[in-house]
Amino acid sequence: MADPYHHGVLRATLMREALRVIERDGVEGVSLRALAREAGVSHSAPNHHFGSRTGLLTAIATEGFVELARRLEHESEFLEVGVAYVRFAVETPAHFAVMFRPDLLDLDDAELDDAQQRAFAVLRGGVDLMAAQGSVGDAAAAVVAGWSLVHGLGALLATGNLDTARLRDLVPERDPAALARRAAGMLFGSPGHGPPPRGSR
Amino acid sequence: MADPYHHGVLRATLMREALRVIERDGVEGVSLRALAREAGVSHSAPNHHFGSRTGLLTAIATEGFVELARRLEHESEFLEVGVAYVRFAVETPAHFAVMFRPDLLDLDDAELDDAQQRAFAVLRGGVDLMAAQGSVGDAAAAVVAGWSLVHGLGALLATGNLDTARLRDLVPERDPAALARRAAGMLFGSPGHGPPPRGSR
DNA sequence: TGTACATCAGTGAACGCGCGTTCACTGATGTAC
DNA sequence: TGTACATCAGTGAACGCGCGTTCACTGATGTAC
Repeated sequence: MADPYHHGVLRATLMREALRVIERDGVEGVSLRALAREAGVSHSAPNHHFGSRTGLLTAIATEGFVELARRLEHESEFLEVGVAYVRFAVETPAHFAVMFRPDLLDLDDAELDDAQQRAFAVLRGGVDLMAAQGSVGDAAAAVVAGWSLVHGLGALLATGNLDTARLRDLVPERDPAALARRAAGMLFGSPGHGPPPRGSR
Repeated sequence: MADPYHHGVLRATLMREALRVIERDGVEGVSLRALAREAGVSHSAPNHHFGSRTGLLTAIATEGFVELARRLEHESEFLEVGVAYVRFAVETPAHFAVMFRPDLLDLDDAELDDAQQRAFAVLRGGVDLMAAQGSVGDAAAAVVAGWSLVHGLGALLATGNLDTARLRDLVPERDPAALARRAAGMLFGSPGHGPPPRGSR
């Protein structure tokens, strides 16, 4: 710290602070100059690490996909993979808010692409798993349905839109993971629950 | 048009143009001055109609919720309500991109609140419908699961993330509505499809 | 042990810009009497 | 038919600002010989 020329962990510091800002004000609130100010560093220092604002957001998205992949790979049960997805969204909403926004990212970035592929590979693995129990077509559709469900639930929870809807009084689960397990269980079946309602028209 | 003092349909024009910008560049690309320029009007004119940038985005979100409610109310079958939700996301992605972003909106706006309530009322109605076939707890969870699924599928499709995932080759349906019907059918049951795979761990 | 050199991580000045918002104003239109 | 008045929808000048990005630079550190 005595050396003004080598902050040492500036890259990590800027990313952490950016995540805080995103959580508080949304992505629009992120500015390289403000981050530099906060870190006590010259306003051009961030460019050294990220090249541009898009570069910073791309680095954040990459970090997010790496972490997401790590978590998903860690689960062995199909249902729990979905639960982990929702937990990721709820626990790291700032990453989540950036990861699926192609308008904010440099899609040509190799590291981002790697990280995305790794996360999506878990989905593909899910298809194979499903396929062992039925036709490939159904399996793929089931995986899309599962991904949609957990992505939607994660997004609604992470942005606070599930509270806003005032459905809380109807849904017993308060813990996101429990809610995710229950909702996903309706799609894929889970111990202790009957089959999903049918003929609901 | 001969009268420079009364554009006549400025409010609607600005909103339409803003939606185009959002679709092309994302919400961050929206500026009141640029919209005014595009409409051939002084840069302070937009403030007259929307008060602020947040006001404009709030108006767009409100319009979105009104249209969403209209479409959902139009459907009588539970499954088709879900399909309509996905279609809305895919067909009006710019509205969709703003509607669930509390950081961009004036949540105290009465019209926005009304419109949201109207859309969410369809969900509550769904709970009642479900409840007729089982316990209220299960019904609510089923509605949350359904909402999550269609919200997630809509979001992934609207942002182009379902293509990016390169799962296309596995999923036969190319039409968003057909895909939505199939995915949601796995949750609630639909004619022509067997029960969803179970015991998938 | 000392010197030369490459590399890394910052500085700080400067360019050029568009932005949101406020405010007093003006012109057109409709309404009451 | 004419006049007064209120309202609506714009104008245009001005304030004050932060921003992203570029560029030549400098100081610290590590490495080869």
